[in-house]
Parts: sequence; C-alpha cells; structure tokens
Amino acid sequence: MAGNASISNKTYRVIALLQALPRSPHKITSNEIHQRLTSEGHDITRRSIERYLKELSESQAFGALVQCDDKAMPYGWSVAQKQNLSIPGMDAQMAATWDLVARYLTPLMAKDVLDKLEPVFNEARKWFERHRPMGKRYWSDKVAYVPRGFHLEPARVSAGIADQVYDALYRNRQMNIWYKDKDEPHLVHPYALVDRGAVRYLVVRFWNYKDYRHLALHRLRKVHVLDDEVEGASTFDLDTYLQEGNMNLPYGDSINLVMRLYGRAADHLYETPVNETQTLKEIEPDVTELRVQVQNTEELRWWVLGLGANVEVVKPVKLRNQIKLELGRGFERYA
Amino acid sequence: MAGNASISNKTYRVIALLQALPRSPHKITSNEIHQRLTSEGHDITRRSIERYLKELSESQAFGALVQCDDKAMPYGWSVAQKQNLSIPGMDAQMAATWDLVARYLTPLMAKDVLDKLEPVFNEARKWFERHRPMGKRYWSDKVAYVPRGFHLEPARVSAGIADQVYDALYRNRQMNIWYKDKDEPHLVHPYALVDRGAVRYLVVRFWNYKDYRHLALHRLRKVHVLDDEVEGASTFDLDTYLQEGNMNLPYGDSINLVMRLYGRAADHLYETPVNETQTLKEIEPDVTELRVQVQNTEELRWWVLGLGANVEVVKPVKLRNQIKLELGRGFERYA
DNA sequence: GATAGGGGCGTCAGTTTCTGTCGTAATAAT
DNA sequence: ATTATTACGACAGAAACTGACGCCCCTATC
Repeated sequence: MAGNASISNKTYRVIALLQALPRSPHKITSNEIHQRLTSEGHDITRRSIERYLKELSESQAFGALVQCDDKAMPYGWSVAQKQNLSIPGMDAQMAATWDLVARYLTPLMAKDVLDKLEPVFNEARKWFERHRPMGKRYWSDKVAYVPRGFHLEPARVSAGIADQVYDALYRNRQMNIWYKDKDEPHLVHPYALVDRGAVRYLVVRFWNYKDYRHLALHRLRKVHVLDDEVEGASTFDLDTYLQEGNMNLPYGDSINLVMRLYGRAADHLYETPVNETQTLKEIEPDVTELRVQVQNTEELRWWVLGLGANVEVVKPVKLRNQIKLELGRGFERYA
Repeated sequence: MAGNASISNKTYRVIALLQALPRSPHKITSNEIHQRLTSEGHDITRRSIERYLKELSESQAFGALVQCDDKAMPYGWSVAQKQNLSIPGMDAQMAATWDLVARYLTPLMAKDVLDKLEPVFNEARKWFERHRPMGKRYWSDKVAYVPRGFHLEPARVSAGIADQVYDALYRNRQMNIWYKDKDEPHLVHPYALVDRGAVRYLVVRFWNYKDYRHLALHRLRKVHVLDDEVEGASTFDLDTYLQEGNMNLPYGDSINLVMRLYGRAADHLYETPVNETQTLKEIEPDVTELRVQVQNTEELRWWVLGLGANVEVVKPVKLRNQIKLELGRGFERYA
C-alpha cells in the first residue's frame, strides 16, 4: 500500500467495478476494466478483477446483474440489459415517482430515449411486484395520467443513431451521415441538438459550407463518427443562435396580454397560472379578465385560438386583430 | 452458516445495506437495518452492521454517501440528500439522456416530484462536470429543449404531502386531511390518483358518504395517514371510473376524421403523425387531405381550433358544424 | 498453418480482514 | 432510580482475499 489513497478493500473495489461496467449490448474486457480502475487510484491486479467478475456473474444475489459474453476470447463483460441497481434502493415513494415519470414520458419522448430509461422503470416495476399486497390492487391500477393537449406521435429514431450523434456532439467530432435516401455520405460538423418534443434537430454545418443546417434525427439512416474535431465548436453559441430566430422557435417579444374569458374558461387558470405575472379579475358575472405578461409566439396564438369563442383578446390591438382575422378567415372556409 | 443461502460475503452484505438505507431526511437505526437484512436472508450480527455503517460514513470513496445523525442516541443512518449511485454507472449517453429528461419534466411535473428525481439528475450533472473537456463547451450548452404547446405553470404541492398521500394510497389506508382553509380535518378513503399534467387529483370517498369526490392535491394543507384500511378498495376500478366520464376526461367516441389542411399546415403531420391510422393525400396544390381515426374529445377540438384558418373539417358533419359554430361565435366577439 | 502475444484460469501460501462474542460505558425510557 | 438499549473497544480464531506464477488455449498475423 503506497502513500496515496489506494483502496485495497474488496467492497469498494467491487462497487467501482460495477460502476465501470457498461450496459449490454456494450461490453468491456477485464483488461480495460483494470486500466480504468487503476487510473481511478485502485491498486489491484487483473487477476482479482477476473475473480470478481466471475463471482458476480455467477452470483444470484442481484439477479443476473453481470453478464459475460465468452463467445470470443477477450471476454466481454456487461450489466444485463434490463437490470439496474440504485443506491439508495427503491421505496414506495420512489417507485411511484418512477411510475409517474414513465407515464409522463412515454407519449412524449422518442423510443430510443425511453429504451435507455427502461431499466430504471423496470426496477420500480419489480419493486411493486415484490411488495405487492396480496389480493389487493396493484399500484398502477390506482394511478392514471391523462395529459392535456392533443397528442401526436413522436418521430422514430433508429436505435444506435442517437447514441452516436450524442457521442459526436459530446466529443466534438465530425461525422459522416447518410441522410434520407441518399446513398452518399455527407461530412458534417455537429454543433447542437434542439429537441422540439416530437422531433429532434441536429444543428450542423456541411463540409465546406458556411451556413448552418438543421437535420431531423429520424431522417438519419446511418452515422459514422470520425476522429477529426469539429471546427469552430467553441464559437457557436446555441442560445444566441435560437434567439436570432434561426429555427422558427417560439421566441417572441414580451407583450402585456389582456384577455376576457367567458363562462368557466378561466377556472383552470386559477389552478395553473400562465406565469407569476398573471392576474385574474372577475369584471362581471361570468366574465373574467386576464392580465399577464407573455412572449408573443405562435404557441400563444394556438392557445388563444384553441379556446375558441370562450375568449376575447383585448390587448394588444395587433394580436386582437390577428386573432379576429384568423377566426374570420376560418369561418369563411365553412361558408 | 445454516443450510439456506445465507450470505456471509461482505461485499453483498454492504450492497444490501446500502440499498436498505433511506434517503435523508428519512433515517433508519442499525437495529432496523439488522432486522431487514435478516429478513432478507442475511445471517449477520448487528455489530457487523454497525461496523459497516461507520466505515461507509467515514470513507471518502463515494463522496459522503452515507450520513449519520448522532444527535440522538439510536443513531439515524441515511444516504445523503443529493447523492446517488447507479449501477451500471453513468456514461455520456446516459448522462445526456438524464439531462434531456430533466428538461422535459421540469416544466411539466410538480416540484415535489422533481425534487425526488433531483439526485439522479445531479449524478448526471456531476458526470459532465467530471468529464468536461477542458476549454470546450459544456454539454448543456449544446442542447435545447423547446416543447411545443403553450405552457402553464404546474400547481405547487407542498413537500411531504404527496409522500403521505402516495403512502396511504399504496398501503390502502384511510387518512385525515385538512383541505383548503378548513380548520377541521376530514376522514377520507383514498382510491386513486389522476394526474392531469398540471394538477393531480385524488379520488376519495368522505367518511360516511357514498359518492366519490375529487381533491386537488395542491389544496391539501396537511395529511395524516391512519392505520385503518380503506373500505371497498378492491372493488373500485379506476379504468371504468374514468371511462364512465366521471372526471370530464378526454375520452370520446372514435370518429373518422377527414380534414383539409391548407398551405404548410400539413407538413408537421408527415413527421409526427396523429397515430398509425393517419393517411395524408395532396388533393390539389397546397391542399392536403388528412384522414385519421381519433377519439372525439375536447382536446381534438382545441387542436383543430388552434390551427385556425389553415384547416377545414370535412367529416364528421357534426364536428364540422361544431367548429364552424365556434369560429363564428368567436368572430362575433370582435364585432 | 506456424508463431507470437494475450487472455483465462488453477494453484498456493502468506497475510489481511472479517466476524461473532463479550464487556463496558453512555444514553434513553419508564 | 432503575431498566433496557445502544455504541463501541478488544480479541482471537476463522475465513477470505491477494498477488505471483505458470500453463494452456485462443486469435491474429504473416
């Protein structure tokens, strides 16, 4: 034991080892683990690591947590696909929370992202399974999540593509991409990722071009990450890029909205205000006046239009006229 | 060592111990841990557990993971507030995924739920911190999440209330609640939780009443879980309850919607279809016909209205007339 | 298909560390 | 005041862990 804080305690070594393991289908050799642990300050022989791995993979203690692919000779070790171990462990509250998170995210996020979260959700599900009160209703039968708003299907991103894109983005690497049905790869420099809920866009610059382009992730057929660095990565600033309106995002001027709400239309705003600047005043029976400072965006217009005849925009006049015009033109469609 | 699979391996014992620890501010005594591990099949003395706890709380290995409250005599052990340890450990993909999940959920979920997830998000954040490429842009500077739809603030639920409600619901326990500004507690039987995004409702029956009521979680000021069982918990069925329209949820008849979309309004439906029954056909230049089978709900009408003059509902005639009427009445507001 | 470099694993013996037991002092509970 | 619990130091036998070494098998490369 040299002077530094080298750890010769099996427990710590094993936990560090477990943390070094990738999740299947990725895998790692005992040699790589050895290097990694050594670089983390553990003073340990490779033999010990081999022993730990063997023991863990044979133990039933945490249910086939550690897997070994011994088909090819440098064995590949990994954590089983769906297994997960959290510290602190699950309890009722946490399992309920994960259950809720799963419900929230399932309609919202792309499949490939959900797949990554699956092991955690699975851990929560298993907790319920194990602690299921006999003859009683299951937790998930007691909870419903019914989000507001109309639901559209998220675009599908093939497994593995997103991983590589994230990797390139994270490590500032150029990449070759096969886009849509083009056969030729294109060399691009990735700068940022913009998630619009259903669709994720990658902000890139094509080789030899100056301008930024936006690629929808689900249109990438194949990706190959290169070793060359992205040029100018440190000068690109996503915030200002978005603020400049480059992606038609809902950034608008701040306006002081005054709106009349009829009937029960205002009810939900008491529970869930637009933001903290909101004030509501009942100016006559069944008529409530909303005043709030908001961004003047496309989404705001959707929201107002969606409320239909239950609302009337008073100010700003410009927005009032826009809404009026839109309603009028819409009505004409049906004439 | 008796005949059964009792585990006398420190590593496994310690991991089991770590999983038995609650997260601060909850805490557990060494005696309780002993009971729990024993019931899980570990054959171990309390002394060993005490030794493990001491060792873990003094070790720097996982950064003050285990805490001890030694102010009062049966010491209270816990996992530190923000600490978390996942197996398998973080990698770039997973950290990026958690970062994204945090972005998705932050505007969506109530504060108390987010607090529970904080340690995981924190673990991801720390991973980025540790693997930050020198002088390079931070991961979170490369990613933006800009959800579609107009954002309303989720209602606030005080910390601890939700925990107790979940607990009562999970364990089928009656509870006393202090609702809104009423001073008196009410005895209720909780049956289910319905999450509407911004607001969570608890389906309960008040003591001595037959009908079900809905309580918004953020209106509960205080909760006291009792030891008495909920009556009739096993006969209550949330699904049918909701289907019967008891909560004005967006469950509607299935209809075959035919709609004309003008200009670029149809574009996003190619990327993010309504559902798998959707078909799109360009019937004339700049006019696309959408056919899809959907639930005829309030949210559908919001969506259609929100699209304003860019769409025209063709069928069903009933919906067409509703939309027409709504647009007409809306327009009149501005006359 | 020969050969070299690794990788996996059996063995061993010294050493470390782990464990249950017991005793004591301090702390809560009654 | 008295009783039950708890924390913790000490100890010694037992268990396990470890690094070293060497053999054999696999794989890649020529």
